Amino acid sequence: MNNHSQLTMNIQETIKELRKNQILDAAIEVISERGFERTTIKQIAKQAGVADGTIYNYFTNKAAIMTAIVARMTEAERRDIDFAQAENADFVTFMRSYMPQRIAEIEQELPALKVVLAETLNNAAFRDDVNERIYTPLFALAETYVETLIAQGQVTFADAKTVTRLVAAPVFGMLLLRLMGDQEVADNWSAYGQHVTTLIERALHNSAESSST
Amino acid sequence: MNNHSQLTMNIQETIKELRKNQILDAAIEVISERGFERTTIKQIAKQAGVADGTIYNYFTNKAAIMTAIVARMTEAERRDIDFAQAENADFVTFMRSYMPQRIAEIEQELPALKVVLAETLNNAAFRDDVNERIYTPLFALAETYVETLIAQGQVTFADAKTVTRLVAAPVFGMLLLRLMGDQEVADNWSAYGQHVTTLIERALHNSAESSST
Amino acid sequence: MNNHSQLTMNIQETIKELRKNQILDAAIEVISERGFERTTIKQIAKQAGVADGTIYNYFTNKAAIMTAIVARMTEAERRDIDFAQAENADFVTFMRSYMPQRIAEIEQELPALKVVLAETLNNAAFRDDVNERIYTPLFALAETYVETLIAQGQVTFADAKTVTRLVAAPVFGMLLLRLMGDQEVADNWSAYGQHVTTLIERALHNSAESSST
Amino acid sequence: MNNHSQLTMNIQETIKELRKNQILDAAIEVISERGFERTTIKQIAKQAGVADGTIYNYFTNKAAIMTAIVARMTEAERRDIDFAQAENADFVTFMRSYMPQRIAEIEQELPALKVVLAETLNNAAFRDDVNERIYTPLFALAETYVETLIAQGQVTFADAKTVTRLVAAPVFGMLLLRLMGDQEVADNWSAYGQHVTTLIERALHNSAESSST
DNA sequence: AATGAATGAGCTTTCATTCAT
DNA sequence: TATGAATGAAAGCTCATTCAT
Repeated sequence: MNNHSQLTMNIQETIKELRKNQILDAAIEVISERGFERTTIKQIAKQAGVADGTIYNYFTNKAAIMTAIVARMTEAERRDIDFAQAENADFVTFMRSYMPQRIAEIEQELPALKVVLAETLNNAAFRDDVNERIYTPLFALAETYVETLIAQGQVTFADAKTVTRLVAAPVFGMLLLRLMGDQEVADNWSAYGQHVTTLIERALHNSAESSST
Repeated sequence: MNNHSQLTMNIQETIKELRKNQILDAAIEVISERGFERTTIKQIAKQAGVADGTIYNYFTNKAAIMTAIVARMTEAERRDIDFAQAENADFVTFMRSYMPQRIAEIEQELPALKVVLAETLNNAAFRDDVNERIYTPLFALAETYVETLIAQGQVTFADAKTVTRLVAAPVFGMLLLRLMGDQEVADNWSAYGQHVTTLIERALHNSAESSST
Repeated sequence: MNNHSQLTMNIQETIKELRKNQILDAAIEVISERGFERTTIKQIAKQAGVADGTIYNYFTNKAAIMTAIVARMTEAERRDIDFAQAENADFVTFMRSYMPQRIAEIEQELPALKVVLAETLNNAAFRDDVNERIYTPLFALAETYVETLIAQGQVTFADAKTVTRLVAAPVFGMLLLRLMGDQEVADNWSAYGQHVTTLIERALHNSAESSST
Repeated sequence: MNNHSQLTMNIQETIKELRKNQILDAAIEVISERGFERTTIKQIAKQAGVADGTIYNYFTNKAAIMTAIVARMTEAERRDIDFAQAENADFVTFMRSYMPQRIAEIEQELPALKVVLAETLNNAAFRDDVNERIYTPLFALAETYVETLIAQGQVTFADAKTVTRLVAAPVFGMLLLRLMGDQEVADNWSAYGQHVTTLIERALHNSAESSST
């Protein structure tokens, strides 16, 4: 294979990838408004600016679009996860620097999150898939980090499994309030990101000061 | 109208109500498994042990079933809410006596909650309805109570709106973990109910002890 | 179950059977004109005088219509087969009394035969089904009868398997000429039925006269 | 036009012809497996090793492929027909030398025959085309030959039209048994070719010998 | 000439809803 | 009131055909 054909192939693959993302973006937008089942291929196609049939050049069927949305989120998650770096940071540093920023960033992924969350609730097979590919690995990673914190005495509230869920719950919960349409939360998303972080820190962090009392 | 016809009418109304609830129970059961859109009238009818057409004697259309589920939840909520009594209790008493019990009780309403939550995410009109009839009044009530706590100095974390959401978030979040299929949370639901309560208390309660440090 | 409900059920079953046959008749008619694949459910429904969806109250899918046509043919075949009686008859009696009549009768089943034959050629799975349910049993029966003839010395041409196929070939072949649109054969169907019979008899029958020479 | 361009054109035409045949071979192969309607252009293209669009450089549309298959068969038939030579041969010589050999040869054309036969049954316009271009001329030729035989007293069974069909029926019928999937016939194709020939000869030939007995 | 992505008409199938019984 | 067969609109999906490259 010479340079030219290789270049050509790369370009074609890039184009294909672009088109796929274009459809995926369109899908997230319209699905987030009406839910997966109520969204028709026609609507997605229109939003993407392609014909109905074109969708099927990129996705084997409608369900594959949901899977692809999850796949993209998994990739994004993988890129963003810097728990590795976090492991070197103490709890307070992590909570104050990483969490609020991450929560703030999540705002632009809200439509995708809503789409995946709703389908997770509605579709057992999809839920299993999401659990296997995102939820379980994410929590396993988090538990490992929490175990370090416990070993260091930074957290003594409960075992790692429990603490992990107690950290996740307020974050997920705030996200849920937002997705359910709470205007107050929507209007002050960043602030609530910091509030949640503070809440977790105050509840779980075993500071020298408080432990002395 | 004589006594007889009145009695007859009451019996008939009761029968009608019973039949309606029978259908509603069936609907919640099957919808919680597959989501509203994926659930057919035929499936609900079969589960309820009636014919398809019979459902339309009790609900004007499929969407009305969802509305009725919300209506029933609203009633139940109204019955259960004893914030009035709570207002007389201090934060710790409320958190330790009311919350864990309420969270534990919620277990039997999980299917209905899942159904309503999923539809809330998927359907803007439904979301507005739920917000208006459940979410907003519930939070208004809660905010009023929190304002009392703040006025009493029991909570100084932030304003009432914010605190209310910071109380709600961990609870809602834990519920979400459960609904998303977290096995650990499902297996220890009561324990997590108490953990969440403790978390909130530790983070938000302005105890004499901690305020002195 | 009392008489009334039993009667009701029988009537309903009869109605259901009638409707099913009505659809099947319509299907045979339109499919025989354009082939199975080119025929749409809409066309069948229109011919049957019902709505598209009604078809699916009687057949699980389009392919099931073909299967039902075969099933009906199998039944008809079973009713018509009087090889049992044939076994008592000698070859000549059988060939002269049964065959031409049977071939003549087949005329009214031509559309169904065409439909099944075409699909047998086009669809391997369907062919296997037809072979298993019609072709193989039919030939097994015929071979048994031919073996009797051979044992009696009425036929000495070849073994039973071969003779059976040599009897079948001219009949099937004449049918094929007809289905392919041969006008001459169509116009004189009964006569060709007798010609075919005579042809088989002259070729295969080991008459006393010829055996004596 | 000089020699060079003429030569070039011939080469190009040859190439074009080769490519066309390549596609036609591929088409017969895949269509014989699934039938014309169920076969997609994509499948034919893949089998032929070309792109979908390329097919449309050689055939105006999908139907034209079937027409081309018939056209090729017509040519082949024209090449193979040596009834002219046959007319000089007596019935027995023809039946014993030509028929079994021709039937044996037909084996390699089975896929094409199946394809054309199925479409003949399914498609009236196509049937008319096949009748006009193959069936009718072939039978006309055969009838002429049979008339000679009748005139010579070699055959007295019936008139030429009838005898022609009585010769064709067993051959076509055996072919049909084969195409319908009869394993016995498939496994002994040549033998059945000879059996059929003998059958026809015994039934129709008015030999001096046999008539004297 | 060859390619294969894009197109959209048209198919099969589902299912909320109606209504005669 | 209860039934469930009938309805037909609307969905997902396929695929012959086109055309820019």
